[in-house]
Amino acid sequence: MATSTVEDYIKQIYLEQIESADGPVTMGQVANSLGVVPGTATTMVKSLADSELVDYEPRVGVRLTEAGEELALQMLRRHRLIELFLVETLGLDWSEIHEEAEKLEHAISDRVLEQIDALLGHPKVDPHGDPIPSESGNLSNELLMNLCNCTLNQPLHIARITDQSSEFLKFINKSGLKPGVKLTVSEREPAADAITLHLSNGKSLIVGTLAGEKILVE
Amino acid sequence: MATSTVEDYIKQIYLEQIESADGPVTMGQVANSLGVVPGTATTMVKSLADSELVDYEPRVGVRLTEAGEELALQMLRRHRLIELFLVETLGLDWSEIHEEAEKLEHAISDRVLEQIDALLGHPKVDPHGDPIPSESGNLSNELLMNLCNCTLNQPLHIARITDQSSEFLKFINKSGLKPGVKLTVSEREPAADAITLHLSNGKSLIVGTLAGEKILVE
DNA sequence: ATATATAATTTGATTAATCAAAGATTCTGT
DNA sequence: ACAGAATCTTTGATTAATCAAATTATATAT
Repeated sequence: MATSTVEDYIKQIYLEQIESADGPVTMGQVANSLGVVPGTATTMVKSLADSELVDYEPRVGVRLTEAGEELALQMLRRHRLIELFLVETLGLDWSEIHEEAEKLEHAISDRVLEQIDALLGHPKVDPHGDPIPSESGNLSNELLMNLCNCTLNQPLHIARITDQSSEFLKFINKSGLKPGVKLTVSEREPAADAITLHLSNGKSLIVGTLAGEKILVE
Repeated sequence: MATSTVEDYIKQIYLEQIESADGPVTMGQVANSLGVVPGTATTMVKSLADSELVDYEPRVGVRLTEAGEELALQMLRRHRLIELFLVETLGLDWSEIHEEAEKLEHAISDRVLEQIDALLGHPKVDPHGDPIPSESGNLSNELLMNLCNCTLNQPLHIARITDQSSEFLKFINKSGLKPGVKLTVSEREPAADAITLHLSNGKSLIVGTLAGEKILVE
């Protein structure tokens, strides 16, 4: 049985692996995303390699095996279903649920998870717009545009917010850029690091490119 | 912050302390109810004493302090609210929820717990009829009769099942002796270790005194 | 009252996860 | 190509929780 620490490492490596376009994930990335010192990451990753969850090449990096990816998708499913459940059923705010889910995903049984899935009507995405892997571990990952690369002056709607930090989510809440909201992008000024948006409620606002990359649309 | 192991020890000591009429709880009882060897119980209890959660007298036993009791009641509240939630909201069977709650009670935040409490309408008892401590840690503990000491031929209803083992609960499920069910006790034959019951649905059955003591009525 | 049984404690080891700090590699810039 | 910087690995310690087995204290029974 994987401990909850193992589950965390595997999930985080999966997320980093996607960031780095499927290339190997460095120990620095692992250490950083788990909040441990590099030495700890090395030690832990070697033990994950012993349990065949990852392939590890010293001084190069780590990459999930089949088994590792399966576990990662299972954890992602748990995490996202729990997040949606906390918002839909318990009425928590979507910007404050990440930490909660982080804890609960290790404690909930498959039995309870499937009840939650059923209660929510087998949803496809979580409150941040992130897709929920199916029970068998499939993740529908159509590639979405973000505010920095979408076509200008086209009617779009926000599909997904890829930064789960509560800071960023508070900004999203304030500015009204939640998943589902309709908008158009009228102008991009790379030199000024500025993207001009027009929301369907008539309001306009300007965001930087760093923020724009984290907001996916379709 | 109390680890989840500490939470388990404190809750279990509380339960044992009630069993033994508030007298000190022996290391044997602690070891037994936590499923560890006696040496482990001694070590752990000494460390609980260091954190002022219990008073420990070597070779005599252990007893909760004020702080310990507060923590115990908080855990009991968590456990019982979660049990009720699993039955009411997620539709699990009440005989299979104990282990689930055992894990979840350590993972759920106060925030989520209060949402659950509200969702359930601030309930007073869990699915086994056990009272749910209030947020401030009060436990309404009216003393109930059981099938072995209640008056004969009087209309009664089942208030509470005090054995949470899934074996016993399966028997309760089979025989229909769930909390809420109305019945009368027509006969007690100590020599034969037998108690004769008549349920409101017309059925009659006979249970032993050991089982009868675990079924509380009012 | 003394031997025996029962229960509790101590001791020494183990496992998982971590850190700090020292050492080894690899990268980078001139 | 080499020095210095950055990154990674190793080593030795620490903490929480546990067990097995030896030891000690208490209770019981004849």
